[in-house]
Parts: sequence; C-alpha cells; structure tokens
Amino acid sequence: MKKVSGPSARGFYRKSRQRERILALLRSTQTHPTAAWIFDRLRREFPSLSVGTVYRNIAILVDEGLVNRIDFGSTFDRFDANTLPHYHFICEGCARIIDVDVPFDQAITARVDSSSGLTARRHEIEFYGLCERCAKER
Amino acid sequence: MKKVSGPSARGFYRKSRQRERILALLRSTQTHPTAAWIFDRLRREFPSLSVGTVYRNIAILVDEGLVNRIDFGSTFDRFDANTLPHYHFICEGCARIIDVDVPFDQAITARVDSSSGLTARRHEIEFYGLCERCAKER
DNA sequence: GTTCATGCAAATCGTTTGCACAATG
DNA sequence: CATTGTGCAAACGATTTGCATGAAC
Repeated sequence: MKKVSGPSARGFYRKSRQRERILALLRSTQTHPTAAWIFDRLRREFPSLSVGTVYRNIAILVDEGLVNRIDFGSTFDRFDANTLPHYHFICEGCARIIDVDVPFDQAITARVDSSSGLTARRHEIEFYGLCERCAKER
Repeated sequence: MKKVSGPSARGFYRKSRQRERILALLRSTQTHPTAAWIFDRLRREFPSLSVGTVYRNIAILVDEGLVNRIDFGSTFDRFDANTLPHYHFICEGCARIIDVDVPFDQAITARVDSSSGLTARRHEIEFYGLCERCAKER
C-alpha cells in the first residue's frame, strides 16, 4: 500500500517542447483526456513521439501542480461491501481508504442544475488528508 | 469510451463456496480491499484458488449490488489542467467526465470531525448520472 | 560538457479470457 | 445431465522503465 507521491520532487525540470504542448493541450480542452488521447493528438506535431514521453511529462506536470490526476490515489480497483451511502476518506500518506461518519447528504445531488442537461442521480464525496497514524509520522 | 456495465445482468448465479467467502471477507473488514488482498487471504482456505476466480466473483457481486467498485467508471487515468477547485459529473452512459458549475463549497471539508483522528484538507465530489446525449438515447 | 529529456522497445502490473475439468442444481 | 463455476495459463491494455542518443543549460 504505497505509491502516493510523484516522480521525484527534486524540484527542477528542464523545459521541453513536448511538455509545453502537453500542458497547452490539457488547458485547451474541457474534456478530461487520457494519456492515449494526448499521445494521439501530439503525434501529428511530433511524428516520433513516444508514449513513454507522454507519461513522463504528465507525471512532471502533476508533480508541479499544473495538472491533476483524476483517480483515487490508487492504481488498482478497490471494493466495498458497505452498500449504504457513505463517504470515503483517502489518506495521502498511506493511500488507505477509510469510511467517514459524515452524514450522507442526499440534497447535495440536487445541486446539479438540470438546466445544464445533466441528470444527476447520486453523488460521492472523497475527503483527502492524513490519517491519524500518518499525521504522527510527520 | 465505453465499458460501463457489469458482466451480464442475466440475473441468475449459482452459489459457490469461493464467492460466499469473498463476500464474507469484504463484509468483515472496514478496509477497502483490492483483488490482490482478497486473493491472498483466501488462498489459505482454497490453496488452488486463482486470481481469475476472484475477479469473476467480484464482478458478480458488484452485478448483484452486494459490493461496490470504487473507481470512476474508467480503467485509465484522466487528467485535468483546471486546477481550480471544481466538481465532476461522470456520465454512466458514455463515461465522459464533465465539469459541473456547482459552486465549490469549502465548508464541506470541515464536516469530517477531527475527533475521528482524520485530518481532512480537501474534498472532491463526483456526481453520477446521464449526460444530455445519453439521456436522450434511452 | 554535463545533465536531463526523448524515442524505442521490452518489461511490468492489474485485470480479463479461452479452455478443459469440477461442482451445482 | 445440462449448465455454470474453477483453475490454469496465456492474452490484454495501460503504464513504466532501461538504455543509447539528442536537447537544454
């Protein structure tokens, strides 16, 4: 249970044309692209681009705080037999997922204005921070 | 952009000792196990257990609504250059992720009672439902 | 000139699947 | 006995990594 931080917070990165373009691409769209999508787009400009470069640069951009990775801080699926509505706390130190006793608030789902064309049926909340154990270790 | 539903909602599953134990295991813990963790535990009881069986049974349990899969309905990572706090809408029809204009409510983070030992620093919300396009197709 | 980023390809890792056999109903 | 579940191993798909070369500073 690890794999939480970025590539290496060494702080200094040389600039590269490829990374500049990846960031520009991500900033130019409202969608939430996958690495494959980015690769496909940029291949036109950089005919010899490789997927490794895309992944490495995304990791750097995430490390720099310019881009967010949308996941649960975990690469593999997790499962939960608690089928009652409840929220999760994800520890940024150890990646544990913990049920929180924050009351489930069904009214939040209704905050999505249906005039947007979106029909929200449910919602989930994840809280991020440090669990007791990890908070002490720092 | 697909892969949204379960194995096959054919509705009938024979019972199996392995699946019963997987469900019992998931119900016995507050953690949110990965398939590997389950496999490792059950290997003791079923020395010839295979990972395929674990995955197949989890899929069945999810299909039956007895277990939830914790992910974003997507197998690959997605990225977002919008670093301002905002919420996401995930379409259960096409798996698209859409920014919603629900006002960001920082107060929600404070709902995590610090007496629980958890230190929440931020939160995220995902709304699930159907986007305009998918709602029409049904 | 030294260091870091790139391209290429192979490796890794979580998950899925085809097949022959065992268990269920 | 007809069908579904299991184990095994191979296949898969997304992501990562080692290495030699090229770009950045």
